[in-house]
Amino acid sequence: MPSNRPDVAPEVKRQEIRSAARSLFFSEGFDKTSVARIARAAGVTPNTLYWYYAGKEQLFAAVVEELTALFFMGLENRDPQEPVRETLAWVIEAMDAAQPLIVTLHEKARTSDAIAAVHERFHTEVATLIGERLRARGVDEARMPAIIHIVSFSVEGLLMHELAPAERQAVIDEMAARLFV
Amino acid sequence: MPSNRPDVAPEVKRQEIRSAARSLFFSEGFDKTSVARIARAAGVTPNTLYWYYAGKEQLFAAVVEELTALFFMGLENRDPQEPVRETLAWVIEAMDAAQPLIVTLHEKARTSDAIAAVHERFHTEVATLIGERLRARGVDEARMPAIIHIVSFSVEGLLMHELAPAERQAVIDEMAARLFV
DNA sequence: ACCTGAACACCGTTCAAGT
DNA sequence: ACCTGAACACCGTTCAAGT
Repeated sequence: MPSNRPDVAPEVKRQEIRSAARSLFFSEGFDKTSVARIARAAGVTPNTLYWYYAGKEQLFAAVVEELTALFFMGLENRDPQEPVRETLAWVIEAMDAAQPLIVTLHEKARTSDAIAAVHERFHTEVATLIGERLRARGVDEARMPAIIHIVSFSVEGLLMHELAPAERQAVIDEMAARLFV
Repeated sequence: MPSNRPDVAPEVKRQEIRSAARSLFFSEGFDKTSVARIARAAGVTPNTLYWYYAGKEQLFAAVVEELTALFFMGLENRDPQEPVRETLAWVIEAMDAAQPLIVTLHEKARTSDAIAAVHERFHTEVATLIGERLRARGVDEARMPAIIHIVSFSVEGLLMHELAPAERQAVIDEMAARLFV
């Protein structure tokens, strides 16, 4: 057995660690996932993980960053003309699986700079996209920042609380009807 | 030095532990507050704490329960006729100090039954109160559940994200103008 | 540059023993 | 019923040593 494995490219191993972490964070949550468990799932020892990532929180930040990049790619590829309620429904569906991560994101953003930065960037990008939709529909420019907050808070709320599908849809409809006008 | 202190009434000591926990949860956050530190602040040993509370999470649930009871007392004592924006501003202000606890509440609600119950109860009571205000203003009954969700999600959002006072006020105004009609 | 075995300080919780 | 000292299993992280 080799004591180290330089046969595997470092970028690949970074990815393996990140994937193992994502999978476990999803299924078990951040707190209940130990660094040892992530390392085992990635086929390395715990201390090797620290060569690739500065710590558990930075690894979490990297996972979130990867997911948000994917999310924005999907969102930007959608037709900007589509009805608001359809876009919102897609957003909720796309982020639904990440529910436990979103809660953790807010928790850790309070104490970790790395995570606060990811969180901040996400809100900024979402705000820009909602802003474009509002502007296209002729919403009063001065009121837009407040409306953007209400929309993104409501989306976050939908993701953080278990609602029945019909209730969820009703919230989306009400947002489309009352806020995007 | 007495090995135990039956001189202090058990209800008092329970309260001492709860107060110490609340204070530390506020200033340090749930994760960074160790049981040992709570015990020290309350003047007991860690294992004594376990005689009064089943664990750290149950203690957290008790703290949240105490705070929500206070919050609802304050809220119910307000004039139901007052403008919506004033009530909302009061709500935000009253809960602002509890910001870190609110994030933790959502995090732990996913895995702890005790905390999920407190969280659930809070949302139900808030929904009832918002519902009364909406009904008084003649809002369409069928649309009320969705609007209630948007309002409570937005309040939660305001509490979980640092907004400048003016932005915060703008969000409140927009809610009053667009949702309570 | 990359990886390991072994250790470190700390955590929430438990338990046998006391009064 | 109430409280303690001492221990338990586990945690994230570090470090000296290897290749």
